Amino acid sequence: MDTATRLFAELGFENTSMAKICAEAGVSKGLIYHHFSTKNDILREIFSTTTQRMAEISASSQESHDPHEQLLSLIERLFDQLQTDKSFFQLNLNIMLQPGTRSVLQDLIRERSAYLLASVRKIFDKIDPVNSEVSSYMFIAELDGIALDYLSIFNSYPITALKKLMIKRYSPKA
Amino acid sequence: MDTATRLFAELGFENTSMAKICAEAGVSKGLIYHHFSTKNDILREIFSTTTQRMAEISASSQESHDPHEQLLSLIERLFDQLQTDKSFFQLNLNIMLQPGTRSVLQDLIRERSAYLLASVRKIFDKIDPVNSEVSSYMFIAELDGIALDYLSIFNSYPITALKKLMIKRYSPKA
Amino acid sequence: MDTATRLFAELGFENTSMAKICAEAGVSKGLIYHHFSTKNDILREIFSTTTQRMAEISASSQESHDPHEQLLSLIERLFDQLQTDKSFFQLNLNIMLQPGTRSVLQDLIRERSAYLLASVRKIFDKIDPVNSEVSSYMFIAELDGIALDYLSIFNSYPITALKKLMIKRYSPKA
Amino acid sequence: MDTATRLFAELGFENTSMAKICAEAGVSKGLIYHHFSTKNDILREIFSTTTQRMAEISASSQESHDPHEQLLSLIERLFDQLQTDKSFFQLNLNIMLQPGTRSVLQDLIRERSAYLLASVRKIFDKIDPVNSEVSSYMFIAELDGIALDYLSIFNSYPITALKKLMIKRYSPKA
DNA sequence: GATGAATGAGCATTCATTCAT
DNA sequence: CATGAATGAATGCTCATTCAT
Repeated sequence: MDTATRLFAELGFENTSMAKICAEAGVSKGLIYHHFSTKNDILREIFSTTTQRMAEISASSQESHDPHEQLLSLIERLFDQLQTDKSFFQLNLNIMLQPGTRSVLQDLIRERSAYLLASVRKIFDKIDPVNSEVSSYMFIAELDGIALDYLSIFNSYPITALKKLMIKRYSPKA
Repeated sequence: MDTATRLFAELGFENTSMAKICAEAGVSKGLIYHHFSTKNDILREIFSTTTQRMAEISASSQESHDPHEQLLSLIERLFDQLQTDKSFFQLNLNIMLQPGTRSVLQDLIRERSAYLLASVRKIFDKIDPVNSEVSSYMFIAELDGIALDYLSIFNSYPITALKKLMIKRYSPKA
Repeated sequence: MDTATRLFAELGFENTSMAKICAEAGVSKGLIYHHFSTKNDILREIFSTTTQRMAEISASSQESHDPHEQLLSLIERLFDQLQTDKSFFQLNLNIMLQPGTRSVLQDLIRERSAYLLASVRKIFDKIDPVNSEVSSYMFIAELDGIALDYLSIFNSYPITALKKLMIKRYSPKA
Repeated sequence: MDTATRLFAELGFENTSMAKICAEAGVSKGLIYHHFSTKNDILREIFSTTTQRMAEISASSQESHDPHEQLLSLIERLFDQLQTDKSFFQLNLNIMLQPGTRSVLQDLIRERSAYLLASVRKIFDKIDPVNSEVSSYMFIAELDGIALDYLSIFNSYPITALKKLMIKRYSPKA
């Protein structure tokens, strides 16, 4: 699964053949098909695992009770990860956007996004319950947009400046 | 090219075979290869055409001289297009993110993003020259993030609420 | 036809597409098909022309009446051509040997080889009528073998040494 | 590989499609590509195998210590094979001459011809060390030329007469 | 004489998947 | 748990040839 994750990230799901995964992982085709029933299955497994890891991160940033501190923690963790694990985020964007993989993951995508939205909204409820829905969507859009632009659109990106701006906007005291 | 655009958007570039394009377009394989030298070539042609259309939109929203009005115009046009041409935007995100297509379009992506950034920055220069760079990136990130979330992440999305929020933020008088 | 000859020699008949010939010759496909009805037709035309040129060479070396001088002249002309027009001889060997082209040229090959044999035999009849048939075949085999080895088998070939040996063998006084 | 060899000989390499080979051999395309990575690879494998067989023949005719007996043995074996395995020799000539296949086999051709030359030269060294190089080349040219003319140029060929002539020339006592 | 758009069969190769061992 | 031979449909692309202009 590690090998598959890496190759999907590097080459894209459709351009990664089972043969390549086998070769890189040093196992036989038979063995992979002994553990996963299809190539799509591997993808779903990867996506699920990732969702779990995201949930853990999100949970861990809710240690504080102050919503602004929670947002600060979330922003910092996310920017950290973004810069550390570029290809990991790229993979996630990429499989959610490509029609082929997207349809395979439909239910898992829905599940993950609902969970993340709920997490964020719990924080914004403490700040401004009336507008918490739209604030949450906007907050997520900003983070997603920055990730997208940083990872895939611009060649050189002022990522730290944007991080500071986000922090100023959402955790002004910090 | 219309058929190809539609199929790439519906199925993804890698899942759209030349045979499918030919069948849908009602022409022979030979003819397509008489006009485009590779499948990648079709993709590049589509991407270039799209960039041109985007440039036209961006140019047309610079009729006014007031920067806030320009931003308002830009936001309104973009949200309009987003809701009208969902699959068209989806295609553009998708091919910029997938490694296979991304590498084919590298130079064109760079060109387009540089152009769009410059366009936006020209507006923000009038509002706050000191922070115009980071403001521009943030503005673009917000729009890209909303587009991404609307098109590919959330199942039901409060798109009009987010549009209002964007307008309030960037064109407060409107 | 010049372009076709060159490309057939460089790339082989099967690897030379009509499109390439057109491009190199700077004419349209339509025009070529206006003059030649098929690709095979071009090949036949080239082969015929070549046979004519060979006949002229053979005829011109029969100016002398002394058979040894005739052989000397033949050998000298042939070795000259061999070293000057390598790709031309290569083409001729190659199309006579490849099954696809061979069957297209069957009648022309038979015609050419019969003519050349007769020419040579006329000379050997003057030297030793009893063995003239086998002598002729052997003489031709030697020349063909040298050409074959020189053009296609060995990397560096002592072509002048072999020329001397042939002259010594067939025109001892020279 | 047997099927491929036969078809390459009958139709030529370029005119033999993988589909034909599969159909004749009664196996699937996938299987062939499981064992050979390309069509060129099959050709190389065939050529190598042939070289090995040639080396064995050449070695076995060096049992005697008398050079004339060695030449006699070589000539006899070669004429035997020539008449038995016509299409096999045709294939070998044909792939060495066609530019497409020739470039695929370049290194193998060089290797084979160097080996054969060395073998022959070892014999001629015993007869006339001073002229052994040119004698070897001439001997090979005669055999190659006879093979070429017999297989591909003349329609009816006095092959036994030429064999006798060769024997008389190189192994006079026999 | 000259063009080039159009065809459709054919080609080498790839790939997810199956299955006997 | 593990192998790798085997399948066959699919893929991007090429090519000789035709034909309306």
